[in-house]
Formats: sequence, C-alpha cells, structure tokens
Amino acid sequence: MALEVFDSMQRRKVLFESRQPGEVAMYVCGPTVYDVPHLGHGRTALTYDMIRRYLTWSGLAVTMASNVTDIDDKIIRRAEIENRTESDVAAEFTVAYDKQMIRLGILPADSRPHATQFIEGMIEVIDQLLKNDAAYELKGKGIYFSVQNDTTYGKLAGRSLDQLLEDAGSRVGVDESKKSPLDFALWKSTKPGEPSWDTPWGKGRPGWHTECVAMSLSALGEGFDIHGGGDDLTFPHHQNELAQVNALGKPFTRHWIHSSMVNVSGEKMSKSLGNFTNLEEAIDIAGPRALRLLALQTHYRKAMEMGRESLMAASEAVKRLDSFGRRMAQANVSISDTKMDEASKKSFISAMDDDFSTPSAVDTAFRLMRQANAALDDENVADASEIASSCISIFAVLGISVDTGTLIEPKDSAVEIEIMMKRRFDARSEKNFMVADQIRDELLEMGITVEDTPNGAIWFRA
RNA sequence: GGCGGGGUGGUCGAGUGGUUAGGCAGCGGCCUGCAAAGCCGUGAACGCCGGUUCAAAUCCGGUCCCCGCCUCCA
Repeated sequence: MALEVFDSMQRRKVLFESRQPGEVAMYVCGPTVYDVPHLGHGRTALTYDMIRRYLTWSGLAVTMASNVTDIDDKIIRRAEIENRTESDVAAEFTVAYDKQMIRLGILPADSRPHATQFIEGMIEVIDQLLKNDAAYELKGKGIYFSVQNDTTYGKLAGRSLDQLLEDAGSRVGVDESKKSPLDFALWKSTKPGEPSWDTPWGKGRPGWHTECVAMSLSALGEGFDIHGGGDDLTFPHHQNELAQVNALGKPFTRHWIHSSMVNVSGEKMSKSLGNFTNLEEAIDIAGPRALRLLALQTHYRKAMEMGRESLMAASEAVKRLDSFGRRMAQANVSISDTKMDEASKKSFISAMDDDFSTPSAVDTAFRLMRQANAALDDENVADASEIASSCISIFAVLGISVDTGTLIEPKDSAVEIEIMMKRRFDARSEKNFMVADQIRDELLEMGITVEDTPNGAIWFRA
C-alpha cells in the first residue's frame, strides 16, 4: 500500500514519490491580504493542514512553506480608498487571517515568506528570465514574460497554446503592445502614489506570478514535492509560475495538488452572496472543529456546500464527539489518542492513501464511536477503551480533538456548581424530583448541562 | 465558444457492477423518576431516455440541467 495523489498536471492519481525518501517539501499558495478571510480560505487551509498532518503521521518529515501576498492591485486600491498605506492594509488583514488560522488549528508553516520581503529574489528571477530571452521590457509598463517559447504552456489548464491564443481577449481587452496576448507581467512600472522598489530597469512593483517562484524555490529548493493551492489558481497563476521556472531551466514541483472551492447555495462563494462567507463569523457560530469536520466530510477535490445548515450539522456531530469523550471519561475508560488497533489503522490508511479520502476516514471514526459506545453499554470496558482509542486517534490525526468541556471552568464557579450538584443529588435521593429538576434548570441557565449516568451525575459547559 | 467538474434519500455527502456509507434531521423501541447521553431497529436515493449484463447509482450512447476555470480570486 502506498500513497497516491491526484496530480493536476497529469490529471490522474499517481504514486506519491518524494524528492528525498522520508522527507516532503510542500508549498501552498497563501492569501492576498486585502480583506478579511472567507470560508474558502478556511477550506483551503484545512485541506493542506490535513495533508500535512497525515504525511507527518505517516512518518515523513514535512517542511511546509506558504506565502502571503502583501502587495497587489487590490491592496493598493483599498489603501487608496481608505487613505492609508498599503503596508498598513496588508498588516491588518494578515493579522486577521492568522487569527482565524490559529482558531482553526492550522499548524503554522515552517516558512512564511511575504512578497514585499522577497523583492530581491524576484528581481534575480526576472533578471535571469531577461537574460534567457524569456522576458522583455515594455517601456513605461514593465517586464513581461514571453509565453511563446514555452511549448508546454497551457498544459496545467488542459489547453494548448493555440487554444489559449484563440480564447485570449474573449473576456478581457488585451494590451496590444504585448508580443502575445498571453504574455503576463513579471514587473510593473511604478505609477504615481504606488509603492515601488528600485530595480535595474527602473522603479516598480512585482507582478503576482513571480513571488511564488522565488519564494518556493528559495524555501524548498528545486524539484520540491508538492505545490498546492485552490484550484482557481491553476490557471493562470500556477501555469505562469511553471512557465517561469521552465524558462529558468529548473525543475519545479513533483506534484501539483489543487483543492476545490466552497459553494454557498450551489454557487462559488463571494462576498455578494450573503452573510455566511465570513470565516470569523462561521467559526463564531459553529466552532472551529465543525468547520474542520465539514471540510473533511467532503473530498478535497470536490466543490462543497458550506451553508449555515451544513455548518450546524457538523457542529452537532462535534457535540456528539464531546459527549462521547465525557461518557468514556465518566466511566473511567482509559483512552489513548495515539493508539489505533490494527484493523482501524489499516482502514484509515487505505482511505487516506487513496488521494486523502477523508470522508471515508471520518466514516471509519464515526463507526468506531458507535462501537465503543455499544461496548460500554455492555460494560465491556476493555473493548470500549481500545475502540475509543482508535476513534479518538483517527480524529486526532485529522486535527479534531475532543473537548469534554469540564476542564476549563474557573475554580470558584466550579465550587459553586459542585454545591448545587450535591443539593440536587440529595434531592434526588429523597425522590424530591421537583427540587432536583429546578436545580438542573438553574444550572442550565448558567450554561451548565447536567446529565445523569450510571456512575453518577456529570456536568459540563455546553 | 473552449476546457473541466457534477447531478445520490429531508439535508450535507461517500460510493465505479451484485453486499447497511457516514454525519445531521425523522420515526419506533430499550434504558431513565423525567431529561440528556447511549444503544437497537427503521423509512427514504441514485436527473431523464435508451443500451450492454444474470445483475448498473456504478459501464456505453444520447439528452436535459447545474457549477467552475478561461480576468483578480483559496
């Protein structure tokens, strides 16, 4: 059994083979920080976080790099409108992005280059491209990449150079001064009021497609293992990156991976579609684990719905996981979050090795949960412990933890709750259920849920 | 127009030839003082039309519809 991943370039599942045995170097295109993060950012981040966690769990040493695009047209426009600097705008939304990533439990990348801190590297790339005759200067406009020389251009998008040429300009006006309509800007000459950097060919700012080339090669070296991002980046962004690296005569990435989009009401989400596109808001409402679970329940290459309803359904499922954790703890069932029994492990690996089939892995975990609960119903603690461990371990590898809700209570409020619990216990012992239920209601108003179990009553903050 | 993805039960969403996906919601039961939690059982589906096959959600042909990319986008 071995890991197979769907490679966007080859358009099929291929055996995953890394550059160095035992090591994986992956680069994931990060956000352009011109606004607060949306659900799509969340899904993409969760996808690559899952991949990274699984590879790591598999015993591979993963090095991950993910960039931040902190200079681009949208940032400039926003800075202009709000009358502040580009770096101010970028800083605000970088912080906003990071904040939600932390909430989602996204493991931080080993390397996180910012475009504006990588100008030197980009200049070197562009300089080399000019020397290689792969790029040319348009006075007053900037440096453009000449697509004509790259006969494979378009392959990533499943199109030929000829097809692309036919389509060019069908949707957008083309700058006639370019040698080919497909040529793209590597470097843009400065305009008044815009941030700019000095270069051998005058002041200007970088185009979007060079930064990932410079940063990925710098952080991970040539021929690294995985280049990922949202599938809307496949063309032209990733194709343009590849064209540059081809022109440099270097190997780029061994595997292209693209994750699919988030839909709201059947359509690709965008700001105009309503309220539930804001990542922070969604996490507020459903909780970070619900988002992660929801993302895992759909295969990463399939467009998925992330409406309120699905978010809430996932949230309920997470509550069930927590109940499960509480139930096991209450019954003194010892659980390990790093131990899978052989059958579960096999099932988990075979799912994940098949192009990260997380829906199937989650399926396995939920089945285990039911089995462990059933074992406990039968007072079979040994089985319950082993099965529950497998279940919790699978969730753990996928980045979903159990929260029993009882560990974070401040001390004095916990004491007060315990006193009420004791009063309720006494009332129940005397079969004074009116009083007992009243206390339970009072606790509920305090946000505390009470449950009676065979081993006594438990409470937790929902 | 070109390229690609998809149409599965109330809902989200797996599944590529025959066997219960799973989550959420529903229904019945067990348990419980009640509730919650849990377990057991259960209903319900494969856009449409043909074809191949003993057998198709799954393969083939046709057809309708939806979505994405082709411009910035995770």
